[in-house]
Amino acid sequence: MKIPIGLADDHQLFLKSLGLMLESFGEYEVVVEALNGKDLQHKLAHQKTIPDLMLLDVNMPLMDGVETTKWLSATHPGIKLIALSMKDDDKAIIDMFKAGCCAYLLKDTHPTELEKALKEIRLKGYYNADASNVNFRRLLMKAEEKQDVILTVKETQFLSFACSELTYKQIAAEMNLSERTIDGYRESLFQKFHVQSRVGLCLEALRRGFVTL
Amino acid sequence: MKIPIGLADDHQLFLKSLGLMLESFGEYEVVVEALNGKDLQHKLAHQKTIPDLMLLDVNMPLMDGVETTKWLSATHPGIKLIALSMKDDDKAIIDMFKAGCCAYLLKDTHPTELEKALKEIRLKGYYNADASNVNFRRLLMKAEEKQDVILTVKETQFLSFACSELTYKQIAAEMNLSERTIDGYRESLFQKFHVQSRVGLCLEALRRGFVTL
DNA sequence: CGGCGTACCGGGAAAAACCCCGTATTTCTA
DNA sequence: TAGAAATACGGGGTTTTTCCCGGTACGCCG
Repeated sequence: MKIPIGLADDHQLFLKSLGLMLESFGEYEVVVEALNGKDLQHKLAHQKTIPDLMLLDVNMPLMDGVETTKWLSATHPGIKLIALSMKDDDKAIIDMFKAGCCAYLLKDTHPTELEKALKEIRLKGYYNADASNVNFRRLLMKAEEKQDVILTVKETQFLSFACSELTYKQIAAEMNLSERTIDGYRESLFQKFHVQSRVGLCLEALRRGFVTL
Repeated sequence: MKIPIGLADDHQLFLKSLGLMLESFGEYEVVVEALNGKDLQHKLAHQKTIPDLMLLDVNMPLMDGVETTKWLSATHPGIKLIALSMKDDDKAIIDMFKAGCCAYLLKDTHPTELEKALKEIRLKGYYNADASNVNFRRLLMKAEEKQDVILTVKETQFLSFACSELTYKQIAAEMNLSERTIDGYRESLFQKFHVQSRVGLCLEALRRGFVTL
């Protein structure tokens, strides 16, 4: 009896070909393939065989890896979750582990490494590549120090305007507010982001993903 | 006799599994797999079977898709080049076509679409997904207007300082120049980037990849 | 040689950004 | 029901940015 395994990745080519590869290992049978978290929710609902393992891409539209991981560990705690990502992004790794996955693999992993990882997860319940194991402590530290800042709706709105060539006067007009008011938002964001100039604010906003280029 | 095909992608999992998929189509034989452009150069040098088709990832370390495409179309004009990318990035598409590839496929293409594309390329010499065909003209326009700006060494240096919380006075001190001088660099960069504020400059520098977060 | 481009520097002024001092409302929650 | 927290606004002020004007020095080239 083969081990049922599930896949979620928004890149169809990768999704399908990864499936082929897993089946070529001989021990696995792909029982569910999804393009994102939402898709996976629907497919699992009408699924007779629930997979033992799930490979989840971190970056997916509609419902991303983190959300999907949270949902899966809440509703299907029996499934072992493995994060798959192309970027070696500290924040993403932390988030996935916090959400409940038990391994994080990069997409440039060698197939034999993947096979080894899957075997180890089935036996020990977890797997860590040497590299990610080493600086795991550092990652957690980093995650704590840069704790998620919570912004209000207005602050978020102002922030995206601040990351443009508009002057504060123009932003005030755009938001139908007094210059003093946006002055206040600037001030509170400077504090929350620990910066002291608009350029710094802008840079931090990009780094933290509040705005995109 | 099967059709020899080559692959280049820095994500090993994708590389290997895509190979499996191509071979599962029945008509193709993967004769060369590379992790980047440099790797491909070495491997092609000691290669008895030169592939008819090459699938190239756009984003690779060491030597990326664009450079690899340029090199291949210069040294192996017989190989039909197909760009593979995960991002639907206008600039990347243009660059790859300009460098000499004859098709651009997204990684979330369906496998049957890939098979169709390969067949069409072998018959007609090119392939365009409907979507990318439609706004091709628009893309070219866009590519022209944002022509590559050439920066001097000092400008580049100043630019990275400008993308920080330093004041111009501090930057001047850092670069051992007068405030007036860096004033000149600011001015010339504003012109080159078509912006009128430091925030705009900063944003453009990021967008164009002159500085990173 | 004189013209030309480049890097470099200075003064001054207007605009924008930054940073205080306040007040006042609403809304939510301990 | 007191008190955060979010929202909104005003009058000051300094510093920084932005944008002009002007100039010198150096090398290159026809």
